[in-house]
Order: sequence, then structure tokens, then C-alpha cells
Amino acid sequence: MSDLLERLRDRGWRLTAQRRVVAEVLNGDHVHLTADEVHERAGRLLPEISRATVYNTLGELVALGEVLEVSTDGRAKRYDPNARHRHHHLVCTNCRTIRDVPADETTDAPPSGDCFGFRISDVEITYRGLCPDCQAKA
Amino acid sequence: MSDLLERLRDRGWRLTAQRRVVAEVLNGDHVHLTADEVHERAGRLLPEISRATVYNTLGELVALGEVLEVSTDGRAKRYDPNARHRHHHLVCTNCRTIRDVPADETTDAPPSGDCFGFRISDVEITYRGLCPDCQAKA
DNA sequence: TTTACTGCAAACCGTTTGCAGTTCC
DNA sequence: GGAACTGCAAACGGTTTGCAGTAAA
Repeated sequence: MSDLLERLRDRGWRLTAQRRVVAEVLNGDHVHLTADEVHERAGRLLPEISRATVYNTLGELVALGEVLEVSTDGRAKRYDPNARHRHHHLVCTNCRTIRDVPADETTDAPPSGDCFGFRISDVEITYRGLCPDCQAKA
Repeated sequence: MSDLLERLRDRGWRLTAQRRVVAEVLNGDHVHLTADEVHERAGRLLPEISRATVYNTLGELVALGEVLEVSTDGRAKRYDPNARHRHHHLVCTNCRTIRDVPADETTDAPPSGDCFGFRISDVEITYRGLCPDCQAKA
């Protein structure tokens, strides 16, 4: 996923150690970390990194469309690096785990009834339920 | 909508002026107020009402399932009194207006692909786009 | 009269900001 | 060398909490 860093450089970003580390932490599938979790993990790789820089960097990544903000519960925002494939979220009502599910024509259909004249440009779905682990424990 | 007050009394609620006023403010269709907006409007009817009481009352209404919490953007939670009919939300990307659209079997279908073993119990959809007013202005 | 509810103020959490100092290019 | 970035600490908005006083039943 270092092509993310290349894309950022192409966009005129200065590649600092802090930004490299934030990008590194966000690497992977089904990653939905809070800013604080990003800060904590980034701090393991680069102890001096500040919260402000993590927030700045996350904000910039979101503005560039490289990372998505997800707010599946009322609490802290989560940052989702899977911005290249449209998807929805499966959220465990017990342990709060989040998984990505691909979007398709079916999930992205507009509502069947009255749309009050809105011109819909995006559909965002949160599926809530029990993940396999929490089903087993129940 | 005073049957809401009756239901609350049936559940052992003390009917105070403050609670009556909060219920009054939440009355209507397509109502999605923030706690602060509820406080402001409640204050027009009962000037001494405190923010803490508004928060307490909203929290209790949510716990009782009479009001839904909606977080369509990263900012303040909104309170939706339309808890009796399952529905989704249409959100204007420009002016933030919210409208309710009824849920049905089509909108509530599980994702077609891999669900990672989740047992899905709820589907929550946010449709984003331009409302008629904002289309006209654009 | 009792106990639930209210209002106040302080604390809280996640996030944003201003600014002086640092570092990438 | 200069603009862009970082870290700090203070401020912020939304929400929660502890507690003394008040009022519904």
C-alpha cells in the first residue's frame, strides 16, 4: 500500500516521518480506527508524534478522498482507508466490530416510495447484528 | 400525540412540566432536532428548563424506544420521534434537511454477497443528495 | 412524606486551533 | 531560505455527572 504514499507525493505532499507512520497504521482491510487508536499505534512506531498531527493528517487524507470518515455510533469518528471500493458496513451490536461489504446495484437502489424530490447521489448502509464470535458466546 | 404522555405515565413516569414540554417540542413529522434545538424550543414554552433536564429526558425517551437517535453527520446527535414506523433518512448534502422515507422489504434486504457470518437484525440507510430547494438554487 | 426529578456547575471526551519552533525540498 | 509541517497547550462543542434543592404522587 505504499502507492498511497506515492499518490500523496504526486499531490505535492511533503513526506514526513509522521505522515508515513499514519499511512502505515491505516494499511489493511477492514480497518476502522478512531483518531485516538491511530495516534496510539502511530506512537508505537514514532513515539513523539502528537495528537494534533494525527488529526491534521487524517483530515487531509479525508479531504483528498484517500480515507473515509465513518460514524457508525454516536462516539468517536472512525477512519476507513478502503476508499477505492464502494462498500457498506456490517457492525456488531455487541463488540462493535466493523466489516466492509461491497456495494452493488441492489444495495444502492433508491427507496421505492416517495423521495420528496431529492436527487440522490449516494447511499450509505449500516447493517447491524451479531458477529460470529458474539453469536457463539451468546 | 398526547398518547405519548399516556404511554409514559403507564410506564411509571412522573409527568412534570419539563417532560411535557420536551414531548411537545418533538411532536410532528420529519422532526430531527438536536438536543440544543430541543432545549431552545422547550425554553420558549418553559423558560427555566435546563439543558441537563433536556438531555436526561431525551436519554430516557431513547431508552424507552419512544425516540430514535440519528447521527447523519459527525456533529450533534439528532432526536427522531418517529419510532413507530421503520424508516430511513434522506439527507440534503447542502442544507442538511432530513426527511423520513418508509422502510420496506427492498430497502431492508441483507447484502447480496458475503456477510462474514453476521446475523443481521437491523438495516439503517442514509440517502444523500440535493433536496428540491437546493436543486432550484444550484 | 417520600422519592423521583430538576437545575446548576463542573467535568468530560473527542476534536480544533493558534502559535512558536522545526524540517523538508 | 522559505514554505509547509509539527508539537504544545489552550479552547472548543456536545454531552454527562454529582449534588443540593424541589415537587409529583
